[in-house]
Amino acid sequence: MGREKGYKTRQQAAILDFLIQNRDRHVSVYDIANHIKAAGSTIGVTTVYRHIDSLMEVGIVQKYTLEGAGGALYQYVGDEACHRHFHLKCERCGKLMHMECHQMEEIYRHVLSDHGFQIDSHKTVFYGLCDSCRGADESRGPSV
Amino acid sequence: MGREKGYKTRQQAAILDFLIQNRDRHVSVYDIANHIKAAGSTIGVTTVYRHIDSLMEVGIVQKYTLEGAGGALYQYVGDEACHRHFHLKCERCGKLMHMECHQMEEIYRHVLSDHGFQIDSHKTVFYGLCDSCRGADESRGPSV
DNA sequence: TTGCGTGCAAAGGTTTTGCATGGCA
DNA sequence: TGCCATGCAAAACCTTTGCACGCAA
Repeated sequence: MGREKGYKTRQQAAILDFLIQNRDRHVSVYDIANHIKAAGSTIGVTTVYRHIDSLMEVGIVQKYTLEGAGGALYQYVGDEACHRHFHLKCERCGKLMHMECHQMEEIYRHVLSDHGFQIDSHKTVFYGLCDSCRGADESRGPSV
Repeated sequence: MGREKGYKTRQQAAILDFLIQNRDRHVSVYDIANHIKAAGSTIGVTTVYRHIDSLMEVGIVQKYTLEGAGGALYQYVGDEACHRHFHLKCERCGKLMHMECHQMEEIYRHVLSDHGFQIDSHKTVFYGLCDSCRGADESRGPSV
């Protein structure tokens, strides 16, 4: 975890950089690759996949599979700060909110004791509509 | 919703039948196709995909993308009975639990009023470990 | 210099599409 | 009989793997 075994490379830095800069939204593998290419550097999709894989193993990047997105989407979620709280993900704009709320801790305990189910807060994501998207959506009526 | 526009076919019935019979677990497209073939009928994967798509649109089938599953997994979740309650999905055995709990209604209201986020209970799934799988897993320690 | 990192090309899978045929109404 | 449904084959994708070359240490 603390020990690094590999080299530091330009691609590695660029990928992590882009993810952190876009930490409030999800990005696709091609978003990453194209952005880095647009900045004048060369990068292959393979490399992006490989780095994302290890970032997910470490736990600082999370994978999402939203409908109609084509492929998977990824997002920087930080490290230990993301334990024991839940993620709210807007289905429309992709914004990720970290819900650091005491009441949600109770959910965890409640579901565990009363329903015998141990929630994996790392993998559980609340999907829905964020504040602004809900307002913008009101004219078209609720989708659910 | 109530109006059917298409024909009733043997394949359509077989697919829905299999999904309902396995409503407590997720199945893959090939699970469906192979089971129906094993029963002596003919069916193509294309047909399964097409029917599942419309069942998802109606909302009585939900799609899951679990890690290392190869492709997508599908599960019958019923119809209107599944609104306003949450789904608990065991990451290990795949069991789906319908959590019909008053306290969860409060979560919905709490997150909406205090966090400005409107949860889509249809798409939100709590991932974690069910009772029996948690017991079997205790020797290896908690994952979160 | 050593050996991991990179990226192209190809392979492996899943899902979608085109089209001729089959089957329901 | 009129269409929609079906399923094969092919296409379109996404993701992974193999391998030779590049580059960090």
